[in-house]
Amino acid sequence: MSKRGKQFWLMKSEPDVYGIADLERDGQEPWNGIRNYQARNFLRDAMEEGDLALFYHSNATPPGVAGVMRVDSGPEADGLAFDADSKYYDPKSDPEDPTWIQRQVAFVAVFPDFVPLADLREDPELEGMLVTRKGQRLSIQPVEETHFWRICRKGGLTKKAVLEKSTQ
DNA sequence: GCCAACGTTGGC
DNA sequence: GCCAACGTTGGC
Repeated sequence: MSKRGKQFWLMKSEPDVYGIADLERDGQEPWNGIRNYQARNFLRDAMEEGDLALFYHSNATPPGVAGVMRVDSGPEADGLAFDADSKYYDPKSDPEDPTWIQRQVAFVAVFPDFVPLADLREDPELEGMLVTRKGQRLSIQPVEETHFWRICRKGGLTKKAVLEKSTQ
């Protein structure tokens, strides 16, 4: 297991494409199609298996945090980059040294209470969160631990409940 | 549908 | 290396 403590993340997906209900059904899924270098670097270098992430619904009505998932693998090559039929195809990515990286993620919990972006913005304890910054687009973001648990609480789950679910 | 905020591309 | 044009993200 990791020598450092868990790190915490926020990962965006459009629920029309893949939402938390899909992850709950699938149990585990590759988090792929990330084509931004900053997000790629987090996937490749900074995440560790066992880290927890907020599942954020972007381009949704309303947008917000829908639940929690767990990073469930090390970094893997994103195979969509090698698939000429995929919208994520990147002919410049070398299979011997892949440009684009994915992680497996595992379902942990759906929040009993969805936490809309507007509520994150209103909460003084969450001041400074990247996701609340106007115009920010980064689809994978580090989240401070205190912010992470605060959001779980707003979603209706205690830290204890999330930790129990994340180790099942 | 609009548009702000970026990130990428490509001409020079 | 500069920067304008273009494309994408994502809230509203």
